[in-house]
Amino acid sequence: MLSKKTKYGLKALTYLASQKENTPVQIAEIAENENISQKFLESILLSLRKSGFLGSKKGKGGGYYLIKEPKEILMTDVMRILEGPIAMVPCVSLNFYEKCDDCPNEAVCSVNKLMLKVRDANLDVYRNNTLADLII
Amino acid sequence: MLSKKTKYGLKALTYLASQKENTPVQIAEIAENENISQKFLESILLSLRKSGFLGSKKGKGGGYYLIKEPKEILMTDVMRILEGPIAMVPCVSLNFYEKCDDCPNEAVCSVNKLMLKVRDANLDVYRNNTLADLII
DNA sequence: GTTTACTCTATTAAGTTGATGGGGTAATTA
DNA sequence: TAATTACCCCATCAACTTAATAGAGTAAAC
Repeated sequence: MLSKKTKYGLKALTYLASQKENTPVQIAEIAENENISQKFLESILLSLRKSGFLGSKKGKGGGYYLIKEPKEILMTDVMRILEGPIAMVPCVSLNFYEKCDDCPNEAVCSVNKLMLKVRDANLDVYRNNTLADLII
Repeated sequence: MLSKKTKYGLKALTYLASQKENTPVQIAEIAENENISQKFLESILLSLRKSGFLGSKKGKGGGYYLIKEPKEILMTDVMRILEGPIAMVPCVSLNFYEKCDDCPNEAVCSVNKLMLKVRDANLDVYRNNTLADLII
């Protein structure tokens, strides 16, 4: 299940990418237009800023804005920040690898074998889609 | 994140499919060999039986056994029983469709657009893998 | 120097997961 | 037919995560 955090984050990014000019947009405006709890959105935008996707401007006329071109923003990067690992089990994760605590041997694990294929399929989608591809 | 329920279920199915003969295997044996809490495994095997993947035999010499050939058991079906919907949002689910409560219009939703591609990629994997493909 | 809007910390209700215990029941076997 | 075996079901519970909310603080613009 996709978390609301990711859902809201993607919607906010799309909202910003759809602006005619890349001027700061207030949190309140995004929250209202996309039906998002403003406070929750605040924390999401903050983490997107810290991750280098967004810039922010304080004071009157302030808000958030995209720092890169939409077509330069890969879904792999966005998903990893918002949703976490793309892999469904840590033992097949590229960026968050961990040995499964209950599994003695990955080499002969059926779950590992299947989830490796799932991971590759998902990566393929996320690598070939940018924020620009999400705009309708 | 893949739930332990699914993980354990897949491991149990693989264990059964790896048997030389398709005779009943006791829960305790599977649990011990696969490092699974026996009680938890009980409930998982029960739901797999109710879904038509497994048969069970009571009394001495009883246990669980596969009802179909491993290559006839599609991962799409197994995943839907164990993990639930394959789609990450209900609005792109084939078998569990629901309108997203917070989204006024799927047709212009960026999340919908992306998750549709993700769903198709995952379906492609699950449809083209059977239990037989998981055996090492 | 006041306003605006971002930034941070903390709290909390609700839901889910994974594990466990205990009792009951059906089917084998002797 | 009685005892045994192993499935079957119900209830509980701690731990964790998610999503939402509140409130105080801070930096920048006018």
